[in-house]
Amino acid sequence: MLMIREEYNVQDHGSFVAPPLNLPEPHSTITGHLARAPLRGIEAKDHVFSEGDPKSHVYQVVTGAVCLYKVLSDGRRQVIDFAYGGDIISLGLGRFESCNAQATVATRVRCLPVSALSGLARRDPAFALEMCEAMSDELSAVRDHLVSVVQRSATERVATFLLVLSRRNERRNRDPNTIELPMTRADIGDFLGLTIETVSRTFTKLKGLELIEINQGTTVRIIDMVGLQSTADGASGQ
Amino acid sequence: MLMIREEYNVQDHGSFVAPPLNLPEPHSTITGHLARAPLRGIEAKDHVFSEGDPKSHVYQVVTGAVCLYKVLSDGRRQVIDFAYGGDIISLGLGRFESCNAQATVATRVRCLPVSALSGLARRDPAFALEMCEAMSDELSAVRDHLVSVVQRSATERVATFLLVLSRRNERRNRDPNTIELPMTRADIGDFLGLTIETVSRTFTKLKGLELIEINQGTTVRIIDMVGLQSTADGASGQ
DNA sequence: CGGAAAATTGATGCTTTTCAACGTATGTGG
DNA sequence: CCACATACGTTGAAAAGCATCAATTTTCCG
Repeated sequence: MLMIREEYNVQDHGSFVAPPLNLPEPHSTITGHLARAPLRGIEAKDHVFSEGDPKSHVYQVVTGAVCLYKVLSDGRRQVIDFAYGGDIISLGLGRFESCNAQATVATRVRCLPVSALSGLARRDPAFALEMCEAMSDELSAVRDHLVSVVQRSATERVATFLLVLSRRNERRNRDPNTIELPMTRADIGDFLGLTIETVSRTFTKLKGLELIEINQGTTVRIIDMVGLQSTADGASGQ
Repeated sequence: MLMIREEYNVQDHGSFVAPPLNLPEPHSTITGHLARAPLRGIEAKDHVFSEGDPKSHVYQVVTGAVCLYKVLSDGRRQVIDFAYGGDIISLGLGRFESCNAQATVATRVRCLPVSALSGLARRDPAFALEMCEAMSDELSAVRDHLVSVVQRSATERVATFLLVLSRRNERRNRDPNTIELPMTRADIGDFLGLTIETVSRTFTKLKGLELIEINQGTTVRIIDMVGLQSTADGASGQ
């Protein structure tokens, strides 16, 4: 999953469900090409692609959310990342998909054939560099996630998870205090390396600490951003 | 950390300490340029670079080993990867280093100024694509590590760690059953998300299961590769 | 040889998992 | 429209695995 960059963000202050893609994009950028790529609808729980599939397209999530995950031979699952509206998935030059990508809710994606992409990258060094940069961002995000998940306690992980989503909202000019969780507790658990029970208990605990409020299980309101941050950073001994 | 590719491997069947770099390399590849880059010696425990440093060079480890890690505000440390002879570190286009890189033993690296690299990448699309590909490999490695460390038990993690190093040896035409561990238990622990005590106990346990032997703490011999693999995959209930 | 750093081993406690029960929401068919 | 089924979420009690604290042994290097 890739965060898109400034040239996109400036036009992405629309609603959560429909970031406007109608402003002209430079032809020479990845997002520029994606903005003109055809749309595809995906039902909740359906897969955009699976690990091992020949890589056919690069996708940009328009509405909805996609869960990127890997599975071990015995079925244990690790969610690598969640892609929201605006995020690009399956970027890279490998011939096969290295992850599974499952829509967690009804989702629309733009699909750019890789043939177009690799042709461009071969002709235009700036385009190839843009891909490098995007992958570099992705690498950095996975590393940060690795640090969080391995080194932090359950409470810290959940708090960090909420804060990362809050900052993502901020970058997109949405309310950083209102966080949509368009995925199940199982998805969150497999992302954070926790069981669904622990995720649930931790949300309850953060609620008890008056750091957040939860409506219907899918919308979290951050009440005390500073407190949540210090909880994420290991305040109160854990 | 980046695994280098086939065009390098064919000449890397030398000893552990001194992979021969004297065969001609194509000028147009990253490794080709690195092969001509100046050498620098680094003492054990010294840093090649630190997080936040302006990125000045791309490095290829020639001899020794480098530990790439991040630290949380409260001091907890996560080792992202270990780079051995042949591996490239600090590849990418960011302006600053995103990790700390510490030599775990006396180490020699080749240093290629980034100015040279980014200039090449801007002129030569093939060069930029090679960088993309290398970063893609790195991304894939971090993801695999994430899955291992988050989903697996202590025993599985240590077994997996040894198997990854064994396969690395295999790719370099070295003995896959003899594994050098040129780092402390603390480094391994911070890589696997375990304490030094647990790492030590787990080595002892694998020894008791007659899967490995350990000499002087730094050299592991794999006795039962198949058994080690099934231990890594979660045989015997954990 | 001596001192310090690293590794090992043991005993205990805590966090999270596991197993289980219950509650809640959503959708379907009668 | 309601009963029911099913998936999802919450809560509780017990157990497991790893961390922590502590002591000892081994290794390394001047």
